[in-house]
Amino acid sequence: MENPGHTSYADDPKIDALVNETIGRVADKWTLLVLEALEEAGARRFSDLGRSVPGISQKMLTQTLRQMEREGLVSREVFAEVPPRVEYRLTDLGHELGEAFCGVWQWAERNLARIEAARADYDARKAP
Amino acid sequence: MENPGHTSYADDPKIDALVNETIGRVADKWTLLVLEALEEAGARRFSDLGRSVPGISQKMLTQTLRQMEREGLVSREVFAEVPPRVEYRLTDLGHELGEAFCGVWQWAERNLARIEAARADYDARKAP
DNA sequence: GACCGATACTCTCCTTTGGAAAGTAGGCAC
DNA sequence: GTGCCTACTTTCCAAAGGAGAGTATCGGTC
Repeated sequence: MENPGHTSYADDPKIDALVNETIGRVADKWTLLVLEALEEAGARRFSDLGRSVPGISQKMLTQTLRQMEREGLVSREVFAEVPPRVEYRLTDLGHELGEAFCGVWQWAERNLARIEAARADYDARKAP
Repeated sequence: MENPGHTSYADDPKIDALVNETIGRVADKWTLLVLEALEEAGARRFSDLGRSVPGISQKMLTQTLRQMEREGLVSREVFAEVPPRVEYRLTDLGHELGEAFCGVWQWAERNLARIEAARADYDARKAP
């Protein structure tokens, strides 16, 4: 034990397992990137999102949005027009998750140089 | 625009791309779970980690640890004993990332019920 | 009236990733 | 020698993911 008090997110192992499972579903690359895109812009349509999440395929965008909708992170509004229009936006729950991830983005931005240095160092040690 | 000031993590698109790439490497399920296990216990050995990260395979544990080492998140100390012993612990950088993720765990713990409800609701709507 | 374009998917094919389980190395106890 | 311990590797197979083409709808164009 090194840091008592700070680390016991859950005392009950059943809760702990549930939290782990939830994290597993929420903490993937695409979910995070879509979350960011939606935080930045309130509401977005499907292909607009596709454009603002660099590198995502349509299949993964559909899949990620469906899963986020299922978890209650985004809402989906279909307009019966032609051409069709669908708008996605964060729910309160999704917005709160975005705020929780805010610290991670700040960490990444703050430590870009350190990470780059660590990587260069590792590569130098492993393949001289 | 909905939330000016809160969302502009990066103004420079080059930095933005770098941050996104970093997030992509750091924000995967196994990295997060290993991070949590190491936050809880200071230093851990390989198979001890395997036991405390539910469901991880040895291959993924090795791979995740190597990648985390490369990013500068964990340090690896080999003891020249028999049977062999290897200890992993978080670096300062890794610890800071753990703290940044703290908010996400709290979010997950706090909102378990809401997520569960959203999921039940979604499933009921989609497959009645 | 056949054709085109716009949008939000969906389907198919193929590559990459991930899991399960067996194998490896090296020394010590027997 | 034989077996055992740990921290990996390797192999094989199943599952996830990317690329690109296909679908449905309707209004506007020629």
